[in-house]
Amino acid sequence: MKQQGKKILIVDDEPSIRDMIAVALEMAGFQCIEAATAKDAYALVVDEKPQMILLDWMLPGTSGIELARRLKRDELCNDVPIIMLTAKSEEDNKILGLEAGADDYITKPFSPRELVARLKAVLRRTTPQGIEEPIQVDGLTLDPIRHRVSANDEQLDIGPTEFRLLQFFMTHQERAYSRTQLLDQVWGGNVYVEERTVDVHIRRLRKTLGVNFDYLIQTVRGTGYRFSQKPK
Amino acid sequence: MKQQGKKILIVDDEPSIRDMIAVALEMAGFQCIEAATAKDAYALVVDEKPQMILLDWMLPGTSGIELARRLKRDELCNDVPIIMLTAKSEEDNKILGLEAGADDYITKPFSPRELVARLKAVLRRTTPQGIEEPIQVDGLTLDPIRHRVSANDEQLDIGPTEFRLLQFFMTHQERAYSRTQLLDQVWGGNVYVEERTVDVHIRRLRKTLGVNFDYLIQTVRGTGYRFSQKPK
DNA sequence: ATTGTCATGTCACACAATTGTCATATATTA
DNA sequence: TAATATATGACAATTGTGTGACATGACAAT
Repeated sequence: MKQQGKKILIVDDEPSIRDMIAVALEMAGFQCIEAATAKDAYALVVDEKPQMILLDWMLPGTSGIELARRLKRDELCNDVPIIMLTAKSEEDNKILGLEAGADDYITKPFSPRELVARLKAVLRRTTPQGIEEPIQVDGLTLDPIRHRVSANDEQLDIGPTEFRLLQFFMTHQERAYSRTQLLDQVWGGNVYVEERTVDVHIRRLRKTLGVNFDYLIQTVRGTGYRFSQKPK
Repeated sequence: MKQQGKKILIVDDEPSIRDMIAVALEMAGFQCIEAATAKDAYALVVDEKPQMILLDWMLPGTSGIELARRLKRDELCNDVPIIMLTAKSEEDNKILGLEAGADDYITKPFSPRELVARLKAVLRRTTPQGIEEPIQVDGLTLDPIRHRVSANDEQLDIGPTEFRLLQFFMTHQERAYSRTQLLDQVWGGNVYVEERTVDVHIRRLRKTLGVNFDYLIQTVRGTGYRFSQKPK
């Protein structure tokens, strides 16, 4: 099943509903993580980097809509699609939900089949924007689906971390990132590694890119690194 | 890293644990204050206004979670992030902790590294950096995001300190600053550097700006320097 | 189990850029 | 012209990065 890598975060205060959804999604080949509150959810988004969020409208404490707004404002996660779950009676509010940054909404009660269908639809809509399409710069191509990198049509042998690092850089060009930011974005928020480790992976990446393309990975002294086509 | 200045309040009834944590944090450049009870902690929060609170779940008297709730309800300190410290066996309660307003939690025992990492992560989350727009004057552009300076579309090679200096000037134009003020603003308040050093960096900055743009950095004799578009 | 291969994170050292300071030159003011 | 303030070049100490090597742990094949 090709959806199996996708991690879905389910946010709802009702454990029974969460589980129901989780079971349905897992049968469809998704991976699920759950949260009961907005705070909890936020922590999980940062730590686990889910590919999609199912968000209940009504939550104790910070409401779902507020959380959605916050996530969409946050540089770190504004590209994670959100589906709002609303009760029938709240349907009027759907406009608000979409305004807050939700990519779709489903009114409760819903069938598992409907949920999965909409979820896939949203994923289809939102992923091609960068996760699926090959990215090309100069003569360097990164193909996210095939998980391959080539320089002038020649395959490069690249490790997983270097791949993610390069992918991040190629989707965030022309911008300086600190080592900490790179750790957050590429490694994820829940790993604790030395900042200097970034240097090592930068070096490995440069090495595999070779002399023709390592100019793309630029050192910004005192700050971090930058991916840029323009020479330093 | 400029984590210094951040004040962390450690609340735990075990002095040995408090000290252990304090040592770890101080090595990471944080400033620590300690409290053994919820009561003391509350007083310190009010008096010292820490930027962050490490709060043990189990406390004699008012429990940690109760304190968290109280703080989060309080207008004065509901924006101070809280990290809960819980024993492994209490892990189930983490949801409760997050509900009470904690921003993260760590289960004991934890490594100093993990603690520091999570702490920094929470601080990063709660102090979002403002979006910085490129600044342009005449034909000179400084882009904080890309960390680049260009004169008429030509990249300039500029050192870190000169970059900060120029950034400060461009965001504070048409005003004379004394060397001391520049040291405070650009170098940071707590560094001991000769005043004359400013002159040297001014010269370096002028040099990299070149003859077309060095007129922007003007000497104000007897006072200091000024960034101004108007010719002297 | 055992071995072998990766991928990863960390360290120590090599190397390079930046920084602060000084001595000296030049400019400005009274 | 003397007195004061700023500009400039040189240099050594400091700081930040690059790089190779190593230990560890995951995993697959044996």
